[in-house]
Amino acid sequence: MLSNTAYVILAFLSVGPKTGYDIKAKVDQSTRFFWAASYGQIYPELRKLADAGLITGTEKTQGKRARTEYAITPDGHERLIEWLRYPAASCEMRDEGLLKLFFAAELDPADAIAAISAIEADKRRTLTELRTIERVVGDELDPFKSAVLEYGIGLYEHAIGWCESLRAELETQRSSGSTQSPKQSPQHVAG
Amino acid sequence: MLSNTAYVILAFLSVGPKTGYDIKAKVDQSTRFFWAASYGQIYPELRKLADAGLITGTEKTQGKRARTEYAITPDGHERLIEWLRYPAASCEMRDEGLLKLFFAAELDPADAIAAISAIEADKRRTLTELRTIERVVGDELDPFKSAVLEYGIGLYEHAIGWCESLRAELETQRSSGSTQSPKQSPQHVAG
DNA sequence: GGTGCCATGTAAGGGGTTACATGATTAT
DNA sequence: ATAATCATGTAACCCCTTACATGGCACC
Repeated sequence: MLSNTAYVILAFLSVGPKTGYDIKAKVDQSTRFFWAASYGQIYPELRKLADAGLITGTEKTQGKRARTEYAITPDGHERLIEWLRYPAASCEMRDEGLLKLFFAAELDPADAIAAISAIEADKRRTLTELRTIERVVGDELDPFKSAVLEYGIGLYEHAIGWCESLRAELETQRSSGSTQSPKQSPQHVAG
Repeated sequence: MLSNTAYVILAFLSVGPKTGYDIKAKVDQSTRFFWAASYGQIYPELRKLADAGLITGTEKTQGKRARTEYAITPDGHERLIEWLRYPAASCEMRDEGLLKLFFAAELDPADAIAAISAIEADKRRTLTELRTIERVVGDELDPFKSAVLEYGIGLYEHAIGWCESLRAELETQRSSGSTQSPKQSPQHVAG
């Protein structure tokens, strides 16, 4: 059984031959937002895929610079299509910012505002990255890649809007509201 | 250095004493959507936290059923607050559905529609879960937990809307459009 | 002569899931 | 009876990240 990361490699190679370095670059400017991969995965995985006959490596050493270009085989392409066709949509998330915010009732208001601000800043950074990608390679993308990019942009816009309104709410509560109570309700005492 | 999962445990214990089983249940009905945890993490982590003096375990064996309840110590609470106050918002995602859709240009139109439908179905399932949580415990939540829940609901609603419009687009293209070309553009040939 | 990109790898370790193993208690 | 829930744990394994190590080539 191949890992999803193996399929990412196959997918990028199905467009044309690439080095490990090339694949890493492709991942970093596209799938990284929903599927990252490091050299520590890519190079060993290329070996395994070659051993399994799903890709072939060709020495393209130029001068003294080592360089191996990999190409997908018919077998590899078959496996890729099979994987693509099989509908599976597992989605896992690890959002440290959201986690802290979830428990932010433990904090005093100023710190809670700082927490939401950190999330907002982070989402803005990512949105900027996505917008840059859109601007630079947006019109070269096939309809699916384009749709996924737009989806990402929409998600982050939504997230930022939510951050803004929550932050605004916390700020008004803090300035106008009750003589600040660090924890705001009695239910915290009960187990 | 404690893992984020250790802090999740501390955070749940800061409300009141709990068994490993209790903590797992809490995680499953709340943080799981942005921070999951399994027994395989929780029980060993409880040991480590107890060894570090951040929590204390008390035997509450009833009859012949083993049961250890853990409570947070002042040290543990201090560490928790410290972690909560430190703004860090790293967010990682692994979305298999999106990954497949990203490469769906390799598929024929019917399979691509199946891929987006699978994503849509999955997002709907999750949205239903979130709505159930909202209905059942929605009004017991503190403002932060409530805000995070609303955020999740908003995100999934957005995702579903995007799925619907993309699917509609693919379906009209398929029925009306060109005499179906499996791969739709020439740029696929170039590396 | 230096910076930055091209290029390939490995080793250690962290974090996490899954499957297994066991058994008590409670509700139907 | 038997199914569901309460309750605890471990071992194997997987996937991945980080840090390190090395060096060529091109451009300024």
